Amino acid sequence: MGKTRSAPTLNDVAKAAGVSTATVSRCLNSPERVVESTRKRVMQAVESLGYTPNFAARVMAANRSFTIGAIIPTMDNAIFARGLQEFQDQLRESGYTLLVSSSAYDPEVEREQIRTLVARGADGLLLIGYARDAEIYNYLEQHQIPSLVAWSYDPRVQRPSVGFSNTAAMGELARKVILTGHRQIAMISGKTKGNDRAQSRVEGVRLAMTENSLDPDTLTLIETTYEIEKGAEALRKLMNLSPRPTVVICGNDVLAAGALREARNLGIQVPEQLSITGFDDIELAEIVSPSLTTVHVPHREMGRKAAQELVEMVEGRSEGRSVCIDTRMVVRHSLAGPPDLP
Amino acid sequence: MGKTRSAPTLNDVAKAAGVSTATVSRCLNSPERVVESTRKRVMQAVESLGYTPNFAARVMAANRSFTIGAIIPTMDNAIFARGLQEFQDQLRESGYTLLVSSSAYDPEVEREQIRTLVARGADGLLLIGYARDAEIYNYLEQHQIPSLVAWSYDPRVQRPSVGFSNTAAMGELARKVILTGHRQIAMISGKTKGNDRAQSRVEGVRLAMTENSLDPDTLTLIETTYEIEKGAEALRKLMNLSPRPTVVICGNDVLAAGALREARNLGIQVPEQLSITGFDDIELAEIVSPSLTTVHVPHREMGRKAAQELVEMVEGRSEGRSVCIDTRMVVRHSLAGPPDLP
DNA sequence: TTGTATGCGTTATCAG
DNA sequence: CTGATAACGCATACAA
Repeated sequence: MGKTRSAPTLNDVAKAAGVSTATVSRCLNSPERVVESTRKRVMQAVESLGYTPNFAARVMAANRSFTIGAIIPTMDNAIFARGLQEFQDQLRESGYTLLVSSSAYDPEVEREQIRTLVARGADGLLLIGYARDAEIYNYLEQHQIPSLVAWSYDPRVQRPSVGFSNTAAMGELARKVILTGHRQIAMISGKTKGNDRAQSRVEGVRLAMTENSLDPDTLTLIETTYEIEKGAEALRKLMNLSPRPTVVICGNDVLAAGALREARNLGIQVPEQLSITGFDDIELAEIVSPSLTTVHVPHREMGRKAAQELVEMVEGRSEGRSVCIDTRMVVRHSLAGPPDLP
Repeated sequence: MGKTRSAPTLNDVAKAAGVSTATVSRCLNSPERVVESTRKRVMQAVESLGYTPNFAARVMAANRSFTIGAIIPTMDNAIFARGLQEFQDQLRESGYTLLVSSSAYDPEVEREQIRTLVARGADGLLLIGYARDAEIYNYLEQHQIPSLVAWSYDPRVQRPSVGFSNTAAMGELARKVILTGHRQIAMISGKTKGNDRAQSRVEGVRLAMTENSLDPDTLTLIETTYEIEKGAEALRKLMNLSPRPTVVICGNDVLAAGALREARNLGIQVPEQLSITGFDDIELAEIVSPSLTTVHVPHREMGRKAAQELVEMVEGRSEGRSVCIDTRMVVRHSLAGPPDLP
């Protein structure tokens, strides 16, 4: 167990290069402010010592952490993974590191994680959806932490966001469903409480019904957590109803996949006897059989744009703009006309 | 734009409570070392000021960050998500925060991310698989950063790991495949270069063949990246071979799902005309149709145990133990006997 | 049990 | 263009 030298510091580099720590620091942070000759010498020392700046010290001195925090509802399925991956890659390019937490859709947990992230000096925060206590937003404002909402976009809300209109997107799908001839409509939604995406998607369906002279109150709605099992469970319940729905609109692809699986187990032909639709267009949607008619959300684009905007905000170049991402319906095989269209 | 007060510091709390900063610090870190009465007073001040310790300062002073880093190959599919979620939850219970990066299966990127994580003061690192340059391990040792390997377990390697034997797990599956009557065996593997999990899985198949008097050199092997599309592509190539394989063993469920989809597109009946197997048993495996025969990996258990062990290591209570997690084969519908078994 | 004083590694300000 | 030096907020050894 020999004595191990610990990480070299600015001081070590300075000594090795025969300059002051200030100069070394400058070489690293604003190289143009130091002459070629000394810079070269310094960089060589940095290289040969394998120097890496101490992050905590840097944060303390500069009062910036080059860290962006993100709190997502779950890491458990692909829905957020893809967008976040792109978000992270884009951040990295701008010199930031991403710190992710997942809240398990629990507002209390989210609150705590936001505090942790702020305590860790996050320069900015990415939040999913608008819906959360005003207290949290106040807290962020007090601490001067720029925050950006993603996955939702609503022009009525005065808060920077990079997302899409869940209402409009689901509305388009529902209109298509109705146009296809369905009248007995059921929906398996995620829990709407504290989840504006889920709420808006339900609203989208209701709006489409109203527009087409269907009573939105006749929508059979089941709320559940976003798990495959739950989607299956919900479908089972729906199939015991009479009259049976001819179409089940699901709040996302995961629920739809569960519903699809259960339909198969029950010996119900999709789409001949029952239509099922999803939302998100994760890879799953194309793999299940029959493939899912769903709404495509450009997650990567959203992640990239969110990163760009948040960095602008953090660096004081933007007060917080909002970006609306376009979604589009993807028609595949799980949607067809109702079984006994006269 | 009013002047916003910035976060309260230890000093503020100390003043408010009428004690020294040292006492406040103690109240927070080792409450038992301060009398009830003062502690109560201090805690009250902490509460009312909404004090949260400044993370960077804490790291600098204590020379510990309560941060664990993890570098995973990809966040893009469910394979690592589930285990990591549990890893994170368990860490949180022990008071640690998780910092995740993904390397996109690129050793160079991984190297850089490890350095970043270390510079950020990570107390310990979780790495996926053993295979990486000795230089990296040396670097970690030099910096005294405990590291734990996950997703792989090999008793021959002297390095703490919490994982499973990829060879044995895939071997079991391959034995089953052979026992079912298959002789024309093909495999779609992930890129084996720098990926010991992929390597071991191929090895597992070869071992099983050898054990059953099949020449392992007759294994048709395609290596590709872990994407659905690539699985599909590979299957297409395999189906043009003659003689055609009667079974395609895939390196993971994602590749298998792609292969399955392509088989369907080509009008090939699975499992009647072709058997396909996966690995990992992510949710996908049960959802696709036919459902996948695969190897179940208890990702959550692995994540939890990895967190426990790594914390022990970081806190100096363990020199680094290894834990072998049990996998089990899951037989579903995608595997059957070869089409023209005499 | 509590307070004092010092150091952690950078950045940034201000002279030179 | 470069060098001293003062913060930054906290933990801890040491003193009281």
